[in-house]
Amino acid sequence: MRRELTDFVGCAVAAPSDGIFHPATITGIVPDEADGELIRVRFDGTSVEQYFKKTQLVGKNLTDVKDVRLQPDQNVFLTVDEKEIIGIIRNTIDTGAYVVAIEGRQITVERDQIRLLKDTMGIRNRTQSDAARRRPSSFASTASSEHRSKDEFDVARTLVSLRTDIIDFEDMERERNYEVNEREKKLAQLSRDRNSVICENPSSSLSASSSSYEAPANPHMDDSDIDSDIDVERIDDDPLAEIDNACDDMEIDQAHSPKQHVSGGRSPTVTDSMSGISGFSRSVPIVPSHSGWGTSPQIIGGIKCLRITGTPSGTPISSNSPKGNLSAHSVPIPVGTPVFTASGLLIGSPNTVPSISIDSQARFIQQQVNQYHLSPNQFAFSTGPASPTSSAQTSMSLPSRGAETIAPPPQFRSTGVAQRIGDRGVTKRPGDGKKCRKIYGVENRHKWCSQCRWKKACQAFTD
DNA sequence: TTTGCCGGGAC
DNA sequence: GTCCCGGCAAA
Ligand SMILES: [Zn+2]
Repeated sequence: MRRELTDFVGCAVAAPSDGIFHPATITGIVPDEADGELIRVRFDGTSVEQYFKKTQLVGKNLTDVKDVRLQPDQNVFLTVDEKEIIGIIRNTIDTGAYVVAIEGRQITVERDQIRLLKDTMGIRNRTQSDAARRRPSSFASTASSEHRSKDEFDVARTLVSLRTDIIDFEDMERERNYEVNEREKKLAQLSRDRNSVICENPSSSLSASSSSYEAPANPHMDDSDIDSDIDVERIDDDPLAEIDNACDDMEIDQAHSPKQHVSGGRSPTVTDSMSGISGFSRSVPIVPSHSGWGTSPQIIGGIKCLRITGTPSGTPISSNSPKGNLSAHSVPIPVGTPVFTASGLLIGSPNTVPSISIDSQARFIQQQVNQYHLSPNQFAFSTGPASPTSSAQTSMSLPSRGAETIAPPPQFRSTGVAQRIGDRGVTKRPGDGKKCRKIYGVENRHKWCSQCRWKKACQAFTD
């Protein structure tokens, strides 16, 4: 058991942050009295690490996506006609299925057809060797990043094809109809513009097929603080061969997974359910488009990324890998939780600092990611329901709670508003001065960064 | 009072 | 190095 868990290190998962799942990489497992193990995860593209219970993470051998309740705004991956496309969950319908927004339209997707991380194997038949070479676990970012480009390309291309081949946007009127609200708009934009970066998530395949593994469903894993005596000794992230193997196995599994055709080969139903177009329904033939996709991948942090668009509501889509980017996903879903309030699910932390907005955490991660992948002249959306640019939330800053955070550059922290990323001298907000001690509280000293514990200048939250 | 952390000091 | 802690300035 223990060994199996250890093998997770380096594998990609989707970790919740303020209700949204983001791609992350397991960086360690620590024993925990209360929960057996806590998994330390680093949000891709950030240096933010956090501890989660197994039930809080979505991923192979962890929690299955379908056992989790995704929140509106969660970016997800779907496979339509063997093409992976990105959508944003808008809501859930009675049957439990999700209404996913894709390119300005909405489709109904069964829970088991949703994926939180990009499926790297299913969509295109990849050779075994390819699979073997993929090494999400490896922290040798550069190496693993190479494999990504194609997939990234695909996602982006899919979006484009989706638009050019399917959506008839020449009719601006109709287009507008689709964009019922801000979100919709943003989503549509997501495929139209090319301002943000999108990267694929290498491993991960929280495949739809639930197959064999027993979901560690933990009915009671609500607010509880994953607090434990995590002794913050760093688990070495050495990408050992052993680990690699573990991950490879996972990938192979993926390759054989029925997910290839999104559960049973049936594609998500694509129906137009937009308001104002009652009765209008049709299936959308999603045809692969190989038409020129002009933009060439760009290398960011050692990873080739395709730029496509702004991420809706601060949920960038990304890849994993240490230097990867963050992809969006939502819902902290303490499995078994009836409804999720954007906040309650905050990962890991106890009740130490109730005053700190959960938002900030997500925002922090978001920003870090944005900062990481957006060029200076791009804007990153901040977290927050509809208005990305407004929402001058005054919440205090709070980098990551419940885990040891690795010195996130100050400019990444706390800002409730969309900010010009890339500019130097980003606005700081009140509360930024807080350090581990204040954030986690003396009673959670074990969560402080080493420096704080040693009464040295905080490393996790620098000013 | 509480925080943050420098400067020492003990492994 | 890692880890603790006295003590002090600032909040
Ligand atoms: Zn600290």
